[in-house]
Amino acid sequence: MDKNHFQAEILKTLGQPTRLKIIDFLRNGERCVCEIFPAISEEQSNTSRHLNLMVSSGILFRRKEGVKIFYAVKHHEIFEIVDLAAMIMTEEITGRHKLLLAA
Amino acid sequence: MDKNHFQAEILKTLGQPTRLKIIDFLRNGERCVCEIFPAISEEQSNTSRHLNLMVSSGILFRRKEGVKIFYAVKHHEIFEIVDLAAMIMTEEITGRHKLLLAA
DNA sequence: CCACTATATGATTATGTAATCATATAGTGG
DNA sequence: CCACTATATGATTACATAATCATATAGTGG
Repeated sequence: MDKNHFQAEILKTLGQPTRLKIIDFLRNGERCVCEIFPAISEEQSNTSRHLNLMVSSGILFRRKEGVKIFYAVKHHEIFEIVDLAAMIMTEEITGRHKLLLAA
Repeated sequence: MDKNHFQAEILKTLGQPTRLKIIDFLRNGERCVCEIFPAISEEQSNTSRHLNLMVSSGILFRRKEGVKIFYAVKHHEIFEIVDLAAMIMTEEITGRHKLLLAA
């Protein structure tokens, strides 16, 4: 797997609304599935799949404690990426952005 | 379209190997299609589709000059996002990363 | 105006994805 | 050990995506 594929996997995994809701909910630290799925208003099974997918992509960390399983964001860069995407959104809406034309 | 969907669209669009190759090739400024597709070793038609998709997602800017069409990255945040993904990749490979557990 | 170059698009195919429902697994308190 | 809670997974469905080949459109030099 080359560099582009790995980067693509991370970004593609982040680029899904349900997963972004999960990332946002994990901004304050680790949470168990039983806290996550009601918070984001998704089914338990669907939430579980997304969580597992994000672990596979290296975005989330999983910790087991008894019957509960806690998930946390693994790299602070994840939040930075999400915030940068939000900035782009704002720039697109306000029309305020500079083009990168210089060669 | 809510915030999560817009963010997701940007990140999902970035999360594709061929498109990442294009973004990388555009680091030094705008380029026409005829320069882009040989540089990334993809078909002209496929390249054209990816370029149009990225314009639609607000990632690229398009400028027409005679028969040539030049594309450029629209927001510097795009490069920052790609670079952060590369950092995550490096951290995953080296195992050097701090978990975000604190609540 | 014609041939040529540059770019876009229709049609098709194969593949991936998200959500849902039902069910399975696993840990725990009583 | 049984009932209960927490989590994961199989099967299915609907839908999106990427690549390819062929073809269309459009600008330009001669």
